[in-house]
Amino acid sequence: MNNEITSTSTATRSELSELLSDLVSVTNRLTRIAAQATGESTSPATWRTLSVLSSFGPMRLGELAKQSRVSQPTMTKIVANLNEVEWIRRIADVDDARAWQIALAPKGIKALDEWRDRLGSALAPLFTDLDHEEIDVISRAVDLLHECTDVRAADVVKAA
Amino acid sequence: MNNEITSTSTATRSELSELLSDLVSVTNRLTRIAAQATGESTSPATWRTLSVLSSFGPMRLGELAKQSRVSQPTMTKIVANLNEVEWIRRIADVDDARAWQIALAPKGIKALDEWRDRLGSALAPLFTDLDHEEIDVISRAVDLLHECTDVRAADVVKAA
DNA sequence: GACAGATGCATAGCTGAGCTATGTATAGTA
DNA sequence: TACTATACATAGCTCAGCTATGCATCTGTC
Repeated sequence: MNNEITSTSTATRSELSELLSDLVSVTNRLTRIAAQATGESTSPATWRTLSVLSSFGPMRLGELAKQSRVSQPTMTKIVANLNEVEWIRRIADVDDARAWQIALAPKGIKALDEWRDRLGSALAPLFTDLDHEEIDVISRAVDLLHECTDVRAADVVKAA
Repeated sequence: MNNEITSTSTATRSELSELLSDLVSVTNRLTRIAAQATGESTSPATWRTLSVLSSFGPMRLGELAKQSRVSQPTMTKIVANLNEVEWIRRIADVDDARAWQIALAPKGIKALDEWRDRLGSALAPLFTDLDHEEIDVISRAVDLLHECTDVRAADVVKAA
């Protein structure tokens, strides 16, 4: 059995790329656990979309597609669904009759909050053994990841 | 614009569940970035499967399904595909004629390594601004996440 | 100010991952 | 031996996401 990287704590990694692929692997796993634990029916892309709106405020459908990292037709569908359940509102763009501003609606804010709760509650049991300092490490890491993926990320991949 | 959580660094989180949902959100995003940047054609579940085999060694198809967090029929498909490209081998179980041991083949090890490289290379540019200490924080966080998701996770969700 | 090309969103249709339900063969057990 | 449980395979469905394309509107050039 070859337990190289995936083993346990304080693995020493020589390369940044090694760290990043580990990160993606482990969080991929975490996401799967969360999905199964919550029996989530709404797609990840939908939550990404709501998160983006929550973070950056109303924006055009196309822009939203880029930020949420889906194609424009996919975003058209997502927005249509979100509109039906009234989690977002479509606001006509006064400057451009082709465009819409997509805004988070109160129900959407509520849904996003509840999702965060469900997710947190489902995963929290896995992390009960961690002490305060370890929680803090993860917290700082999440902050760093936010910084690194927020805006500049858009430019790295096939610049918009 | 309501930049509460997703904003920038050193967000203070009152709840563990808040941290965890942030973590899932941000890594979900990261995974999307990686997928688009590498133009990945192989499914995440396939990489999870190979990772599991790499970490824990050969195991039965059913066990592999649980560890990779997919249904057994899905794993049957994944294994069939992996077998065709010779990334794994099927070894008849001597004790049970119904069962197979699934083992990582040399080509699979190679493919996994290459995937890690691609992933790392694609994401590394996002992280160039981080200093050594910050990288270390992420590294420790990844280790912690490994610990918390490895084995016990299986029990949390609808105990196998 | 009219036409050409660019841009924003919608629609059509496809692919592929993952699921549930079920089938088939082998194990275990009374 | 027969009955149930278990391991994997098969069938068929659903849904997310994609590309290609259509339609409407905007922008720039002559």
